[in-house]
Amino acid sequence: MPREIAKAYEPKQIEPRWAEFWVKEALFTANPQAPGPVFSIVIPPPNVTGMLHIGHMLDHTVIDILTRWHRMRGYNTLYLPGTDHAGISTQRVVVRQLTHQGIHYRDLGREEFIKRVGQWKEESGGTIQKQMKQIGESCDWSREKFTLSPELSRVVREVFVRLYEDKLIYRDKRMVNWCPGCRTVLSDLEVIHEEKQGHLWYIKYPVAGSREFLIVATTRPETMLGDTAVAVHPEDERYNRLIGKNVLLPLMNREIPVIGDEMVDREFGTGAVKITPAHDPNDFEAGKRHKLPQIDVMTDDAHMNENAGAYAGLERFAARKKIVEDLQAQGLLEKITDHINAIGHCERSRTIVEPRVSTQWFCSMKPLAEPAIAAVERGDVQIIPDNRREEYFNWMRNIRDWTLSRQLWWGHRIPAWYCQDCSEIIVARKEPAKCPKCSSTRLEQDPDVLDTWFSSALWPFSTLGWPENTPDFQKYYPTSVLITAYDILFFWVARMIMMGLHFTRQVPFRAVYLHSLVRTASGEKMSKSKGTGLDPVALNEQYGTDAMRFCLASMAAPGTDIVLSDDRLLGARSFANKIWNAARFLFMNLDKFEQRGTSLEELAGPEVRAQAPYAFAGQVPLVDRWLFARLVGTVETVNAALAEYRFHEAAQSVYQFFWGDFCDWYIEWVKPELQHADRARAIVAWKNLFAGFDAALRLLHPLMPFLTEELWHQLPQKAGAKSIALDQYPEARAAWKNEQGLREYGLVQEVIQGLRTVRAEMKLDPKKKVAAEFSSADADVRGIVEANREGIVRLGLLTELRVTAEKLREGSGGMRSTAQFDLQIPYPAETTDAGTEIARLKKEMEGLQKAIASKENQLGNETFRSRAPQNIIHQMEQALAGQRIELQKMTDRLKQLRDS
RNA sequence: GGGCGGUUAGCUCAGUUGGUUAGAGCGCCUGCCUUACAAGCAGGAGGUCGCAGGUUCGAGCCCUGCACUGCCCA
Repeated sequence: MPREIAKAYEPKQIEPRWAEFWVKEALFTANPQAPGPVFSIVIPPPNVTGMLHIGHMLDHTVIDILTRWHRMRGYNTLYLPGTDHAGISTQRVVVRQLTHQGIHYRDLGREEFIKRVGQWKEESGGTIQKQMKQIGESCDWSREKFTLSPELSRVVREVFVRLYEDKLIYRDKRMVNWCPGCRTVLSDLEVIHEEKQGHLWYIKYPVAGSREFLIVATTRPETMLGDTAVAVHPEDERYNRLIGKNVLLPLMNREIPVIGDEMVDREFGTGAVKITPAHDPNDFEAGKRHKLPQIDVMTDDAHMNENAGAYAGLERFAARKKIVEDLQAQGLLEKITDHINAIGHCERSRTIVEPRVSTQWFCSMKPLAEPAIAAVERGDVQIIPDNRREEYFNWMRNIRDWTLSRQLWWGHRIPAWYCQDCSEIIVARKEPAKCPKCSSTRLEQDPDVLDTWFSSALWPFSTLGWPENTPDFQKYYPTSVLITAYDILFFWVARMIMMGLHFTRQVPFRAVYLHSLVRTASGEKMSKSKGTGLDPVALNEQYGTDAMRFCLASMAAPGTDIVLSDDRLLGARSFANKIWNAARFLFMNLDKFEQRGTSLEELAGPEVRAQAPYAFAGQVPLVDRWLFARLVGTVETVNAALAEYRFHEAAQSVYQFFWGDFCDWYIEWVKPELQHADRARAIVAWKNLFAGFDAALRLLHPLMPFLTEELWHQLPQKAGAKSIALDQYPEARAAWKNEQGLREYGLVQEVIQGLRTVRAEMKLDPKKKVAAEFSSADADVRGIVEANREGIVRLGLLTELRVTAEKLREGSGGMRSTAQFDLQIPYPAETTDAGTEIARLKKEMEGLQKAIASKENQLGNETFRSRAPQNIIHQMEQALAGQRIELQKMTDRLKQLRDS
């Protein structure tokens, strides 16, 4: 019964079936009781209401490759999935939806709003999970977690309370980053600084009791309404006589003092600066030093408030415009100059951030950072690529306290209650019934929620059951490696290390692999708003998930961003197609062979494959010795590459093996063997072929899970074996190593390639078979060629091959020489172009002469001979000898061509 | 201002502790629909490794300076 195999690889026919199979069979459920070394990994939780983007695709591809690879090598493997509640972005989405419906979210009230967010989560939540299943991620869905679930919320409260008890969390009134768009405070990390062309306004402040002006320069004139001083450098001779006097604040008609402070940069502007303690971090500090009042002139949505006098009610930039106009009208504006300044924007809403004084919850970072720095220094956590270590250290050593609270409703509510009678602050795991100090029952919980990253920081242990010492926690913590993009090293990775060490006394993961970002074909950062983001699901449908994975892996070299293009994806798809067609070839030929009464089971049964390579007439055929030697080399390379997160190298190595070695050479070579009249001989070829194919599939599986699963199921497997994902990864068997096989078949390849090159140079009709001559002084070389004459004749398109020890007669036709042998196709001269051949020879000889000269120079140098290692000298001598022979042959050939 | 990188073929990138004439994919050129695959096969062209010094028997790789460029932090 002939097998029906599509001519081209069609991933859509294959992938959905296996995606469903893997989930339904729950193949990847972890078992802490199972044997083997542990490999565990937790997902960087994506936004629960989000969709898979190309960055996730890369991240998850890398995670899944490592996970599948370890699993196949017998590790007790856990890949734990889950999602994040993504406080600020989710809240923003729902607020926007409500606005479209004409509802202001605050009018709904907290409870109703959270209900609406919950609805939105139900609607759109689950998308990522569905997509992850679709792309075949081998995670343990039974252990899926969500940061805002009751289970993980309990951990958040526990941690908050403990940190408060440890005096690492405190409440304070400080200068913070305020986003007027989101109406919440932000941490330093959530503020993005962008340099923009702005202005410097020079404003004249009249000195009280004189006709003199003190001119100050400012980038933000609207804040002047809240000025409470003007500062000059105490040693600035232009101004220091004014220290202690007052100036009149224009527009407000308020007298404010001139103070001396060393923070003033005498070079900037006029050297006199306005001090606005409520609206600038430096001024805030100066204000504390000089005990200046703080006058907040804005509302929480960046409008001027009642402290702004006539400007109250104006939006901040409208106020700026009006203020500048009024100053100008009053003759108090000296001049305006261009000035570039870094402006802070909210990461989420892009709104310009307003520095503001506010009472918030903070986390002390220094005490947490120290052990986290030490852990990385000691290598308890390895950071890959290691140049990111410096970035980590740099940030950690200059770390500042973390603003934890957010004026949002969607998130973990801060477990702090304020007594309305005695102002006592109560931080507790459970809602307190009464105030422990005054026994009042009038307690109100803090309305704010915690920064989303606070719960994320606990993710590696909160997901494994901490603070209980669960079997999962015991077995899988610390996790083996964290895989994420380098842009959240501080947001997330650093904080996990700090929290992990503080609470579990262990690192949360032994290594961090930071991968690149994926850019568009034109090299830009992908952006949803610009519409330049690529939809991985659409790409997967177009090219196949395997192709996508392979493409990303092959480009995932550490240190450089990935520029994804159709070309690259097409290349990966072609590779998938190549594998598909190799299988197609195998099974089509198998149909024919089975008619001779041998079953697939006999040729490719699991126990049959395990015994490969097979010998015929007492010897394993050269091509098989060669194939398995190449295979073992590939296995070693792939294993070493994956162990060091060099995914591109693993991908490249498998690609080279499967396409270059297996398809281009091996299959081509064994084609006639498979239908050989000698049935025993054919069976040996078949057995070796299937064994090699099967190993290649397993080798490839972590990179291309769907295709390999599909083809694996077409081979006979052990009873009860369900999936290639649970099969064994190929081992680098010592018995497969075969230097001699590599050398000998390498020679055969060289001969065939030489023949093909000569044919091409002679512009021979590709179907025209010709006779050729082969000459070598080396009997071993001749022996190898003799033994493989049949294949050489076939792949070199020859009628016959004469092998001789004698020098070839110089005649017409094409010729090719290496140090070891000479090839000639004696064929009518009119087909060759002597001029082209001479030019080629001359060019090649030039390169050769240079190489020879440089070696002679080196070898003739006594210092080189005395200092270079012996093997280098030896290698060089060998190479030189060969090159001299080659050059001599070329010289002869050239002479002959010129003479004729 | 501080920190970390990058500059190698037309494009995107590899290049182990310094050691033969620097590699891959795509693109390009030539010829082939050879019944596994035109998403393919065979052959080929293409690089003074950003610039200038230095160390070394020997530098794409190490050091110094410069130019251009990207990112992070303030």
